[in-house]
Amino acid sequence: MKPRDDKKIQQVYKATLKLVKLKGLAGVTMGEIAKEADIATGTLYIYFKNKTELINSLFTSCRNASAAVYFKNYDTSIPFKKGLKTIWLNLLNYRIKKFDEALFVDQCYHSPFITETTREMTKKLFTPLFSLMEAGKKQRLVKNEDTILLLTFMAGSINETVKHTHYAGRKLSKETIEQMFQMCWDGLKR
Amino acid sequence: MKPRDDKKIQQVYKATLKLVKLKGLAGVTMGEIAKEADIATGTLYIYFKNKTELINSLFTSCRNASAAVYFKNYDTSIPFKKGLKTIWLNLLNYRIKKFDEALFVDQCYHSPFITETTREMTKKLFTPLFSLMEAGKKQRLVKNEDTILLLTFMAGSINETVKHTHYAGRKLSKETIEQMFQMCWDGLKR
Amino acid sequence: MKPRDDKKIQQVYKATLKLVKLKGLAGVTMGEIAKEADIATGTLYIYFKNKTELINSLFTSCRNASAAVYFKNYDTSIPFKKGLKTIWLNLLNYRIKKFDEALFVDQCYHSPFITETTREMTKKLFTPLFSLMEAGKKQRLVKNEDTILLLTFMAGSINETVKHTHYAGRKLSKETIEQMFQMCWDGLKR
Amino acid sequence: MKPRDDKKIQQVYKATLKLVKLKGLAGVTMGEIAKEADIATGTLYIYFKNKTELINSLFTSCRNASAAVYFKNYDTSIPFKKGLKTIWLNLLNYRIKKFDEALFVDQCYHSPFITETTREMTKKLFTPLFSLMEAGKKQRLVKNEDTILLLTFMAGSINETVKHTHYAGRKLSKETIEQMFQMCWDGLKR
DNA sequence: CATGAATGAGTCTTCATTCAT
DNA sequence: CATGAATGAAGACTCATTCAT
Repeated sequence: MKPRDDKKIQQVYKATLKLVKLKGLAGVTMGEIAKEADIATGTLYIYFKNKTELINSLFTSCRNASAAVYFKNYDTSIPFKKGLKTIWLNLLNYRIKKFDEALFVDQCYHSPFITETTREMTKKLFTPLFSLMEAGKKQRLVKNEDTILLLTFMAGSINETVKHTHYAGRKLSKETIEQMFQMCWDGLKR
Repeated sequence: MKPRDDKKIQQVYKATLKLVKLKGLAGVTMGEIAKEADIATGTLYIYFKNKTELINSLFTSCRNASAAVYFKNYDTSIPFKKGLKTIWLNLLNYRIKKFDEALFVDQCYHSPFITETTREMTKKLFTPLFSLMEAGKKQRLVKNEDTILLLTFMAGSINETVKHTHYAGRKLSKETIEQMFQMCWDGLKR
Repeated sequence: MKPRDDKKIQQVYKATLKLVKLKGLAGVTMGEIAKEADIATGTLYIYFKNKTELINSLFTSCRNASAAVYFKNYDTSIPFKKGLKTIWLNLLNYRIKKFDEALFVDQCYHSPFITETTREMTKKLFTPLFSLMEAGKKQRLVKNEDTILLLTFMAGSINETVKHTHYAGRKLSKETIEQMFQMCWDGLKR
Repeated sequence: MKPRDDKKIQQVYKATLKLVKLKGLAGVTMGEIAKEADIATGTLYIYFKNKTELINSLFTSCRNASAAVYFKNYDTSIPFKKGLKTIWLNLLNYRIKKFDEALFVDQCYHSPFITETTREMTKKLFTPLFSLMEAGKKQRLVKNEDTILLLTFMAGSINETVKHTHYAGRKLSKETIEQMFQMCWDGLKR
């Protein structure tokens, strides 16, 4: 008997990301995904109950993957600024390298496909980031403001910059990246 | 194609924005737009050749409106920091008050609906912002980095914050807004 | 403006009956119904929300039509046996002339298409028949048994005979019909 | 195509009957039948070439089984009325006990699944019934009418009554059954 | 043989667009 | 101009059948 093939799920994910990047979440059809993933339309429905579930599943997968990457090389014992920079860099690099994943997640976030449950579940993944910023505040290294505000400030500038760079067809040089972090740090620091 | 009944066009625009916010660009149909705008489906095609044109038209309209707002109370004679804050505030307020417009524009930007022409045209609207930042650099008030980088840094943090606040169902207080600007300024300033 | 066309509903009904007779409720598709009714598939969905509703609607229509026919030329003042024969003949003639309607109703009755509500509603149409038989019992003209039993006895023999005759490609002669009624009457009478 | 594992075939038959009763011939799929029979879909195709053959095979099986039952305890030496009652009771009991088989056969009879050959073949099974009634006519015990007419009269009332009773969730008492036969006999007898 | 994953033709249904009124 | 019924191509999903294991 032919066992269920995990590789196929990966093919489907990859195909979906490619197509969403190309045509937006709006215009992606199950037929196209299947074709791009090199399987039959019916096969899609063996692995995913329906379109909504496929999207939610990929969404969750992307969020999990990103969360894992965000905290690479990081642990709470590292001095604050260095720890922050590590995560900041992870975030930036993820956004650059997995641009299509990030884009997909952004497009999905407030689409009718993503269920409230899925949204909620993925939120929890980012609590370490929250704790880090709280620590920075306690050490009086960053401004004493609402933690969420500080985090969105940080994330926002990264996201927008990566998006702009990507669509302009550019690359971010090491120097530019250093400058970007400097701006972020200057904005946050007390 | 576009007769004078401007009121109907506004109804259509309003309906579209509402629906896109509710169901994403993906799930909006011409029929629903018509119903929400309280006209017949056929009537839509009197004012807009097809769906693509409707979207593009609204997109352009939003971008024009936003550009107009961005530079309210601003002229080049105002000292740099004050000018910057004026525009920064305009930007923030626009994103807050016209959240659905901003969202629509974001969703459209990389969708298959928006033609390259439309995308290009709207870019030009923001050259004054570009000039302002260049001036800041010349006056050695802001960091000597790529202007685009400085602008995306600024825009990114605004966008992300507004989005987060909106979906969290919160309001930004005067103090928070001051703090946000402070962070932005600290990030930019030399 | 083109108003909704009641004639189309009749076309659809007719087409459905024809196809169900030909291929059974099992194998009838919306596409075929549309083609047979000489309209586009989409048009079907203007008049009926979905396949289930189309079937239920036609079912109800058939039941109403049949009920109306059953009691033609009949009123409660007519002497029992004559009244019974009138209805018996109406029933028989309906089954013969509207064979496809009767067949459709039979096929539907216990199919997953027909909702419990629809089934219940159509039951009420046949209460006059019930009352008639009760009257017969009171007058001690028919056997003193459960009314439903008497009615199914009567209906069953009609249905089966008509079905058999139809598929055998025969016609029922006047004499045969008289004989049939005689059998029915002999079975019922006290 | 049909190896010896007769148990599996019986499982499939049982599953099919159950599902057809539940959802109508229309809505039964090979996948469901397999699942209900506790085998794999592919296995179904080891025992039956395709769906049509499965249905036809079960149809024939049911008809054979019913024919066997009909003439239980009967032989031509038994006096007419007693013989008739024997068969009548067999018929009734079969319809009651094997309600799902009877229903399945009814639903199939004019469906596109049953081939003309299958239909023809099963007709022959009921010739003894035909002969019996002919004998009754010769003995001048039953009305001198078309034999088929007499038989459908008899069968029709049984079928309809059983169907009604079943769906009403009732049981037929001994007395009711006696009354039913009395009605049938009164209808037939000269 | 048995399995259930894989296939793709075929269903139901939707929706952008057209057209008769 | 305005209407909403009509159209049919296209999309989501199903299911009889095949096939690799």
